[in-house]
Amino acid sequence: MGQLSYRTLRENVEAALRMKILSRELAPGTRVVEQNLSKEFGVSRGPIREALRQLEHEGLVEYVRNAGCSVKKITAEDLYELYLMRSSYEILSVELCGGAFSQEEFDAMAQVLEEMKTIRDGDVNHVVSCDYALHRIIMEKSHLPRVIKAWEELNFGSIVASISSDAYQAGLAKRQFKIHSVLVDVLRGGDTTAIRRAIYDHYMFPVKSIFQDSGVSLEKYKFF
Amino acid sequence: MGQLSYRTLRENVEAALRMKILSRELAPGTRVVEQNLSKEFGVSRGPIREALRQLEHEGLVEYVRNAGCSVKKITAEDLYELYLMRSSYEILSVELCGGAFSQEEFDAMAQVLEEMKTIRDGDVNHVVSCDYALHRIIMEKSHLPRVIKAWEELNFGSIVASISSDAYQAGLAKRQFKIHSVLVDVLRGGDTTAIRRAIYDHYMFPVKSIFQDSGVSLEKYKFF
DNA sequence: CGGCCGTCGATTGTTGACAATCCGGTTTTT
DNA sequence: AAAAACCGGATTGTCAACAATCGACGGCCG
Repeated sequence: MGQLSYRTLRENVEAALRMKILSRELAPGTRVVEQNLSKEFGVSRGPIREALRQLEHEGLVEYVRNAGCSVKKITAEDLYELYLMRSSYEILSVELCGGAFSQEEFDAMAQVLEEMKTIRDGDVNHVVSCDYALHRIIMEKSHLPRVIKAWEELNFGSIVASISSDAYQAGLAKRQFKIHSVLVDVLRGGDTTAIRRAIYDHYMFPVKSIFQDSGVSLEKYKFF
Repeated sequence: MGQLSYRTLRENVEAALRMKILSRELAPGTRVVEQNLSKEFGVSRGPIREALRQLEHEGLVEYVRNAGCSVKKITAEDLYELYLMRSSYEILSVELCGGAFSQEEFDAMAQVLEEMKTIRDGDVNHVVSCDYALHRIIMEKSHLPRVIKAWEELNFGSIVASISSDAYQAGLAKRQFKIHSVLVDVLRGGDTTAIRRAIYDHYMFPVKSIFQDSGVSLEKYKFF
């Protein structure tokens, strides 16, 4: 069995469910019943519960006491907050290094951008993974394991939310290539004030369109 | 029993354990065995496990697979990261409102400072609660529930860590009054750049002394 | 006819027992 | 004597059954 590393059932269930939600096989709003998952995965409810609690923490599912659990419908406000939190951590990482990325790091970013340029619009997964890779380079720079872990857990929720939006889908690949190019250019500048602003803008741009898409007033939201 | 709001066993256990750890009745490094807690609280291991997983997420306990669980010995590096994350969120909150706190908010802060001034050095709990109250005012300003919740979960771990340090204890009350006064003064200035710097400094000051206390080189750590 | 109450079904919350895993010391083997 | 194999105890990981809770439905009474 455990050829390389033993995995608990909880971990397996957790990974499987996360994938199902991120791939939208389990759409937002879907009821998630422990008993059903138990039968589906062939494990008892214990590990299922523990996995679901973790996903709840990541904001992928939602428990209502004594009522049940369902895949969270992530609202525009949720996404707004998630992106603000991710921004904060990335800005922290940049401030810690004083905006001074190495040539190797810029090369790595350029390589990701190069790959992004080739993605066709429908290939959402590829866009998401490139997006992740690029921002990950920024976070790694901090060398802070706990911060990176916290940042990573924020990703899952924001992926679901953004992917769910039509406004996000339209012209996705090209747009993502463009805004990431802009971001990397600002990083090259090395001015932490400008970078801070650029990171906020980078994240707020898609949120703005989603807000507009759903007819929410932008009045009370800053950074737009 | 549940006159106003029903509470699950998990929630009760969770709160009780958290208190025991924060009050250092359960000291860092103490082994925590599910079976023992089960007997002690008179509930089965299920709720205990779920409570411990939550505390693990807050960084209060640590699981080693198939080996056991113990109260986390929070290192200086842990505290460094925790404080950086809290800083990030508070800075976010300030940036969102452009550093513009209302008169009522400044009054509330002044009131907390007034209370802080009277605390004698030994009364750590009182210092901690005032500290919390003051920073909470900053966070509330964001009106972002998820961010506030994330910020709150970071508090528990940092409380344990800072309280554990001798360097932190010495002249605690007076020092805390002083550095919070400074912080509020900068907030009054309303200059977000200065505030950002002040918040970092505010959190990094105690960490610095703890690092020095434990003989760790500060070379690789920024913001000192 | 409308509002209250009790019942019912579905689902979570909880329990005690069983199985798998790891650590340490001890025995066996070379 | 050193290394490998192996047992034993402790603890987590997992399971299937039981109990408590909530929402909805339908009957009863005013």
